[in-house]
Amino acid sequence: MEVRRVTIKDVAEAAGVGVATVSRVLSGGSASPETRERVLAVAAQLDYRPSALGRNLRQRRTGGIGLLVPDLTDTFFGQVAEGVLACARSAGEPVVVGSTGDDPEQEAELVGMLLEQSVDRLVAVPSGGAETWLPVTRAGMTVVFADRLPGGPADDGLPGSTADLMLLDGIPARPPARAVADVPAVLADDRSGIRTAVRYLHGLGHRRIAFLGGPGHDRRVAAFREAVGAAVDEELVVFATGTRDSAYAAASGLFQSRPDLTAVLAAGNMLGEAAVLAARELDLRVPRDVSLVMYDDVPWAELCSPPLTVIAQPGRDIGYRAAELVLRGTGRRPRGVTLPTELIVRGSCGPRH
Amino acid sequence: MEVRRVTIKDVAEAAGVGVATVSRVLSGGSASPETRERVLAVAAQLDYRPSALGRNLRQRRTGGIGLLVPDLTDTFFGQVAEGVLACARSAGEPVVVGSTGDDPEQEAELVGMLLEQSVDRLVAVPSGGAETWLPVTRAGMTVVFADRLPGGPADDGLPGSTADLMLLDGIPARPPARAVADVPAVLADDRSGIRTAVRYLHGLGHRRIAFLGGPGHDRRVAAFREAVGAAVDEELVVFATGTRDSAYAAASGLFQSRPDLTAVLAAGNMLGEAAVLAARELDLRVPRDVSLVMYDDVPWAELCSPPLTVIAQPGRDIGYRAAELVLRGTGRRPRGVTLPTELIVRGSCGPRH
DNA sequence: AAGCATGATGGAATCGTTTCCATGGAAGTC
DNA sequence: GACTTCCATGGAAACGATTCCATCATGCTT
Repeated sequence: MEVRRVTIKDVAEAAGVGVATVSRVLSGGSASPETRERVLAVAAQLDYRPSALGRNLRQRRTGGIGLLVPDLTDTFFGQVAEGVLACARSAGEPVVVGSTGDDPEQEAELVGMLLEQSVDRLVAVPSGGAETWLPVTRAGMTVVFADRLPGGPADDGLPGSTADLMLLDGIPARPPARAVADVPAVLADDRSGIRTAVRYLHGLGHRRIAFLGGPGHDRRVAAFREAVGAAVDEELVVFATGTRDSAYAAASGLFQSRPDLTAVLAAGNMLGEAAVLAARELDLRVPRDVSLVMYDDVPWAELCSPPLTVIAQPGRDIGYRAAELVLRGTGRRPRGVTLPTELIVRGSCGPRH
Repeated sequence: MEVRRVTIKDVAEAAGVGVATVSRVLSGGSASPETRERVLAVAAQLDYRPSALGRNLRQRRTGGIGLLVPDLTDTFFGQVAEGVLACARSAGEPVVVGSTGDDPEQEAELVGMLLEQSVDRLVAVPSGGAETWLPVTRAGMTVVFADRLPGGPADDGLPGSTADLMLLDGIPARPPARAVADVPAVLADDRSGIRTAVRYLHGLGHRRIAFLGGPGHDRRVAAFREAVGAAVDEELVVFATGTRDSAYAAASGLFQSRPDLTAVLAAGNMLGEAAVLAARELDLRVPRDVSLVMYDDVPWAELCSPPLTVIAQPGRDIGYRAAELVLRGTGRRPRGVTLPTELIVRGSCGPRH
């Protein structure tokens, strides 16, 4: 039962050469044609697989990349993960995945675990703020953010995200003071997506539009405020935590406290789900009584009745591009990427009642 | 910029002890109280983190566990993954995730990658058959299957799955001949779930019930055949590949070729989605024209209209238990686990037209 | 008091690679 | 023909932990 692993030594011995030569042949170094051939033949015959353990130790890094998402149960993050996995597979790299539950504490813990594993490249949908991420980049990790940027420290909401927003649009007013801002990111063009949706609703006559947000939706709410302009009614901007229950409670509370609202913009698919459920529970008909636009084009948006009008963002692409960036190693010019969003009009919006 | 890692040597030196002592203290070996205290203090002060690399090489195994699922975009597998991740986190173990796309070839490739990484514990929702998994277990990997068992080799459909089915129910007729059958598994009680659903439909008067399956649904279709009995109409048993398009095509084809069917049992949530879509496209109303039961209780099942009657299986629990099993290391008595399913009646089934 | 058991301790080997460096032979140049 | 250059090659030193084993001091038994 004890199957000893075939090591490079075995190959060297069997081929009658030194271990150094075997290593060179296998990793593309120089060697005479006949030696190369012999070594390769022996390696194949013994079914030799170099141990990543030895290599990693010697090179002081794990080959793989880390991936941190808030919740794999959320279809959107599932898409992001699939993108990262696809890219990593084509590079032959393993991916260590962690689910943070949108909890900065768990996130920090998982980052610590990755550090311990010497995983030095990471794609993250961040939950914590700069206080989490500064030490990480400082520890020498190559990080690429996906879908979001880390907000400021918990106690200062706006300054951080405002600066981030400016970076997002590619026009940082001045050299960003915070090192976290130097981390490249792959984001959807939330600003444009939200603006398009708000304009669309506006065109249908809606004036009291509510925003239903969740953790990590700082940039979206900022874009919403900007799009709505001075007219923003703060009571109509509501935030939930990451759970389904909280999302439902927020949606339900919104509908009940402000029966005069005529449209809701849900900033994520779980929030959209909650909005649909809450509306149904309160006998509000969509789109007759209330119009609904949801962020994320998940497959089931089409199954709802009416089918949901959504702001689609390319989850898979976001993951793929982020993985590409982190694998390329971001050569000193960490340029972020912004991918387009698209308003897909289905049946959940109508003219103001 | 070059931040040298703090090693055990540094700690030893700073504490004025040998490396062996440090190692012992940190991994709970024996040491005098004062030494222990001093070492711990120094380690904390230097922010020392033992490198998993060194440890793994010495112990000839990576601590972590592997996880192979067909598609993270499928909510059910997202749930399974969340379960595995939760269990692994509580054990402090990293999880290397791979997405197989239900393709045995990709699966084999990913397994190879894990082997190379010396990941020796694996939770898998298998796509390939015994020909993939025999070598793996033989290589010394501890494997636990989740949600499915590997089918037989591609060319012999039934014998393999039949044997597996018997194992599932805990009454293997004889010592199983195939080593793969010895791999423990965490499964939902498909047989009972399917039977309940079929009986429910039967009770509503349905006689021509179709089965819409996908890859990995061998056990479900077997249970379906068993539940329907001799009356099974082979034309009503349809399989799709793993993609959404294929699922839609299968559903659509089914409805068109057999307009006389009165109920559909979709063996997975993607197939259920396809059935809803196809029915709508063909102007079949649910449940008036056709009743629908779907496997998997995904959150959006409730959002459909009518809300879908489903066979719920505990995805998260399946993942969690599987991870538990694989972490415990299955001491020679690889007992599988079967978790209950539940028929949740909503609004997608009605009496036969 | 001598011998023995016990427990703390540090040196050194080990895991499987990569990579530095020295060696040796062949080929090329004057 | 002697000198340099070049390349293939193998030995050995890392990498950072764990763990075996020898050493030594201490305390106990007889």
